[in-house]
Amino acid sequence: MKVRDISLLGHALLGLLQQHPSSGYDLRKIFALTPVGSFSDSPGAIYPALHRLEEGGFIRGRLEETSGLRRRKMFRLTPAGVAALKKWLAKPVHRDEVVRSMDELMLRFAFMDVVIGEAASIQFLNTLERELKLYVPTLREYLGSQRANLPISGRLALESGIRGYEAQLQWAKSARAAYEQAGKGGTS
Amino acid sequence: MKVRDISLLGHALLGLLQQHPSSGYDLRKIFALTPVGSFSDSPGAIYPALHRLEEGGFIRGRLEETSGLRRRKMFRLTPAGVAALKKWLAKPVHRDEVVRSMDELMLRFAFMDVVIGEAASIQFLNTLERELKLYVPTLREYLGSQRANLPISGRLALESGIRGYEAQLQWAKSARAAYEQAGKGGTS
DNA sequence: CGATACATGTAAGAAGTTACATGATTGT
DNA sequence: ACAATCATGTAACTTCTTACATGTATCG
Repeated sequence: MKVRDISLLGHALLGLLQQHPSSGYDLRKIFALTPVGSFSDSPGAIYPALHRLEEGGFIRGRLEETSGLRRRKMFRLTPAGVAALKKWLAKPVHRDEVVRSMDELMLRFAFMDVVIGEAASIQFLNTLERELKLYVPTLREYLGSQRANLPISGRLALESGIRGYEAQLQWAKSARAAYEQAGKGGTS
Repeated sequence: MKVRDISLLGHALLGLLQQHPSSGYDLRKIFALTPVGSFSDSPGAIYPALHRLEEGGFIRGRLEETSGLRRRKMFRLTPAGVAALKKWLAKPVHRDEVVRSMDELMLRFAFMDVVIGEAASIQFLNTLERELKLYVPTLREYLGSQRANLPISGRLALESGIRGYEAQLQWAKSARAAYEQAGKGGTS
């Protein structure tokens, strides 16, 4: 049970297992059938990742005996797993992640409010918004300065990226509004 | 010089080398300083990738002697490299790529018109548009059916994904318009 | 009784990350 | 002289992909 880093897939598994204790097969189906990130549902990715998490002491699997079904190993988080999940979710949004791994940021957000609270989610949205407001203009500047040097498709591809970030920015605003709205009538 | 598959990074390098013959260091700087995909600029990724491409016969490096500078190995595409690049760019847009690797699709698009022509780019945009028009409603349906089961942040994260795809769809339309506009006055 | 879905795994290989290593050239 | 930048590389490690392997339960 030595200290191990947890991969992105590992963190996704922690997040899902926090929602429901599940078997490897359950998790594979989630990746195969629902739009949770873009993880492979191949057994060669998921079972080894679960074993690493278990070896690291973050989850614990036990064989289900209750029903007369096939043997299924149900995994659930240990306290160390909950702590690792919280640590991942609580990481401040860094500029670099906005540029290079928006996917991971959105995955974190998807698990966030349940695990570390709405206040953290709102804080996350604020930081994301701030970083996007800083980043988009630098992309626009680059596009402006290179307009003459780029082939049409290169320019358009860059446009596409910029529009994607702008959509994220709009989304962040509306998501924050949704929390404020819910906050008025919601529980706590 | 045996047959090798080319990784995404490898294809990106082929695309960039087709624009200008470059050294490994040049390419690293492109990844470090410009918004071309989200590739690492680490030497441990780029130099081995260049060596694999060279070993596969797709590029050819030669030491620069002309100027009194440090030794730089300048790489350029071989005919096999051009063929491999064209093959990658000409692949039809598959549904699965829209779902799991939009990044790669946009990278391909960025190199496309110069290497295989505007007609191919327009065709690409049409197919992309069609696939997005099919995919977005399935995401909306999923969101509708799961609305009650998802935590707020889960629902919002899914919203973010949907908005991203919608932005892509809008972009594809405007990009097509840009080609049609350019076509009227442009060369050929 | 054969096909399909359930359920878990391993082995080989490819490719990326991090960190280290080396050396030339330029600027101060 | 010394630091910074230019320029290329390797080694160890981690993780993912692809393909194979195994066996059970259910359905028609």
